[in-house]
Parts: sequence; structure tokens; C-alpha cells
Amino acid sequence: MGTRRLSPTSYALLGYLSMTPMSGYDLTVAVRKSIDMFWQISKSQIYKELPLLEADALITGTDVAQDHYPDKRVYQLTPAGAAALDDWLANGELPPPVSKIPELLKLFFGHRMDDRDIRAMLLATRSDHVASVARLEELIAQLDDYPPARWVRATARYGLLEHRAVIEWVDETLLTLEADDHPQPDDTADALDVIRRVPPRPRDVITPDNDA
Amino acid sequence: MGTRRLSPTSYALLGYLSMTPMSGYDLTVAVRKSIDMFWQISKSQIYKELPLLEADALITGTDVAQDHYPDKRVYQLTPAGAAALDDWLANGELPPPVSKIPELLKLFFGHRMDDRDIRAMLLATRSDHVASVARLEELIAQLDDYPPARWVRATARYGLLEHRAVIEWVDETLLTLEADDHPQPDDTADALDVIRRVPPRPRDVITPDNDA
DNA sequence: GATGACATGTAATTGGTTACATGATTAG
DNA sequence: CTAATCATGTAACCAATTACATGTCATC
Repeated sequence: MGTRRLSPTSYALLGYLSMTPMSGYDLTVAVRKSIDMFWQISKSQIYKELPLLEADALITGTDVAQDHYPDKRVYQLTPAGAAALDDWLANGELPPPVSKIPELLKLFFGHRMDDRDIRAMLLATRSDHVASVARLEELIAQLDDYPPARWVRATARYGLLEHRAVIEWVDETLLTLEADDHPQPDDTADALDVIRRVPPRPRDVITPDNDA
Repeated sequence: MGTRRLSPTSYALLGYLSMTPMSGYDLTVAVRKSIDMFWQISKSQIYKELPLLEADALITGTDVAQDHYPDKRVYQLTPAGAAALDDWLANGELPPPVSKIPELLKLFFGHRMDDRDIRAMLLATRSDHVASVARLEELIAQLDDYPPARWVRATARYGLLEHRAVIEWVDETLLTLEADDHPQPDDTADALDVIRRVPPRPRDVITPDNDA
């Protein structure tokens, strides 16, 4: 049976279910609390994916009645699911990373923005990242004591270093904002000329419709 | 007239067209060479979006014949388009950032992986980022001489600091991989218990269907 | 003379989001 | 008592990707 090709998102769900049986809600919460920083999965996406994985016989669901709360369906990994997961972990291709940071998109066109707006945006970004650093430091401290969680810890460390880097960047950028002569005259925009002479990100060649 | 709500992607295209008139192909190339690190837009998405923006009267297109190459349609910003762009830059809401890093997703389930595979993955990631650092350093050096490009430069600096942080993280992670006692016995997976006690990323509360 | 890069796009599919629904429990 | 949170999901829509199409030009 030609099982459909699974997305990394599907494998993520299999991965969680490899730890313990969970409902859609459990998965939603767990995802938000752990991988959310480098792999977001919306609630709806989870609820949509679970029946498909069950149809693929990679997980099985059991309806569980609860008092005071709606019935839930608890899923657990099948041996086939575990095999699929491990195969992906060992051999699965890694699609190119995706990153969409609206602040930077705006800032790229900063020559059309007011310096005050830029500053406000940077400061808001900064405090978000400061908060994330605090959260992650606490999490990492807790994971330090728990060796089996070393890879979970490693991903948290990734987040930590990244957030710190962003804070550093905000600070350096704020400095240029303050110190600079602002060449208000809107002399913009043939930065494009410079960009044109620059190579694109690798593998991101244009014509051969993007594939690995 | 009830113009549809534009996505940041649409505004990005308006932003480029605010610099100079461009065809779909020009935009594709420019995007890949500049904002691609923090805002990817696929070729098809660009070609799909342009006629819509024209229908909204934010840009106008002109067919240009070329010898040896297919005709192209060159778009330029209308005053309404410029106004829309500036309004977004000043007042537009910033949707939550998106980030999908498949390497980290795998690594999160590293307890089911072979250490050799992990090492190989980390090294591959590392050399990607080393290459990016080199590219960005060169770009930034060129932009140094060109004050109007200060915000373009700032976004490149962002990329640079981030790539450096990732390299630093890879190196620290490789160290734990080498030095460590590897508790091979698959003692995995109630890192979940720790995670459960941890707060989620802010604003990412579960129930109120995600909105700003 | 085939292979790949340059140059333009369109069509089909799917992954993911936003909005819709419902009801119990707890906090103010 | 009223609002927010917990707890489950479904349905409709749209953004974005992958695959399809076509022709020229340079290079091996």
C-alpha cells in the first residue's frame, strides 16, 4: 500500500507519541512548550494529521470517556509507526529551513520608515528575546539534572544562543541608530545594485524548480 | 473599495518595486539574494501575487518584448501602492515569526538516533552556516561603503550574528557528543515531565484561537 | 548534440491558518 | 454572575509549494 509521504510535521507527532500515548490536546500543549521555537504546528494541523496517521496504521487511537470534559481520543504509536519514525530520523531528507521574521522584513525597507518606529520595533523585539532567554535558562537548568533529556536540552541551548545573538544584534543596531548622521534625504535604494552582484543562498538556484 | 488584506509577502513585493520597476523574474532573483534569509517567497508565489496587486491598483504592469527571451511583464508601483507600503511599514501588525528547522526537529528526538548520524548532521549544518557567514561578511563589507543601504546592511548583520551563534552552538554540542558517557540504554523520554512543568512561549496560549 | 543555466510563466496539490462550535471549571 | 481558562474538536479558506511547460543560449 503506497503510504503517502509524510512531512516532518507528521514525524514530529510520531516522535511525541513514541514517548507516551497522547491526545490531540496533549500534543498541542506539548508542541507549544517544546519544539515550538523551531517547528510550529497549529492545533488544527495536529487534529487533521492524527486521523491520517491512523489510516496509515502508524498510530492507533482509542476513545476515552472523561467526566466533565469531552471524550478524547488517545493515540499511541504502532510498531510500524516506530519503524517509520526511526527510518526518518536515520535517513529522512531535511527540507530547507523556513524562517519568516516580519520585523526584519520591515527593517529591510527601513529607509522608508521613521527612525522612531524603527527604534520602537527594535525595543519590542529585544524584550521578547530577553523574556525567551529567561525562560530557556530556567528550562535548561532543570534539564541539566536529567541526562536522558540531553537532546531536548541541546535544542533548548540552540534557542538560548540564538536569542542572545538577536539581543546582541538589536543592541548594536540601536547604537547605529543613535550615533548616526541620519541621511534623511531619501537617497534610497540602489542597494539593489550591490545585492545584484552578490551570490544567492546556495542550493537556492532559481531555475531548476527547487528540490533537494 | 474593499481591498483584500495584504500579507507581508505582498508588502515585500511592493517594497522591492518601490526601488525600481521589476518583472516577476527580477523579483524572484532579488528576493533570493536579499531577504531570503528571513523571508522566503517562492517563484510561483510571486507570479501569483503580482496580478492580484495589479488588480488592487497598487502596481501597474507593462508587457515588454525581448528578443531571444519570452516577453516579460514589468511592474511598477502606483502612488496607491506606495501609500499602502508606507502605511504597513508604519502601522502594520507583525504576525508571529515562523521558523522551521528540520535539523533541530530531528535532534529533539536524538535519543532515538545514532550518535554517528547526529554528528554527521551537525557537521553538515556547521558547514552550511560557515558558508553563509563568508557570504554575508563579503556582502556587509560592500554595504559598508554605501550609507543608503544601512538597513539592508542591518538585516545582513542579523544574519551574520545568527549564523555565528549557530556555529558556536554546533561546536558546543559536538563537544558534549564526544566527551559524554553515552547512556546507550534507551532510557529516554520523560523529559516530557520536565517540559510539562514549563511555561509555553508567550502569547502562544492554547485555547483562544491564535490571534494577535 | 546533450546538459545545464537563463528566462518566463501556469496548473495542481497540499500544508497550514482562521474561524466556527460546544460545554465544564475556576477565578474575580 | 461573568469572564477567562481548560478541554475537545470540525469546517472553510488561503497561502505556498511542487510539478508542469516552453524556448534560447552557452558550454562540454
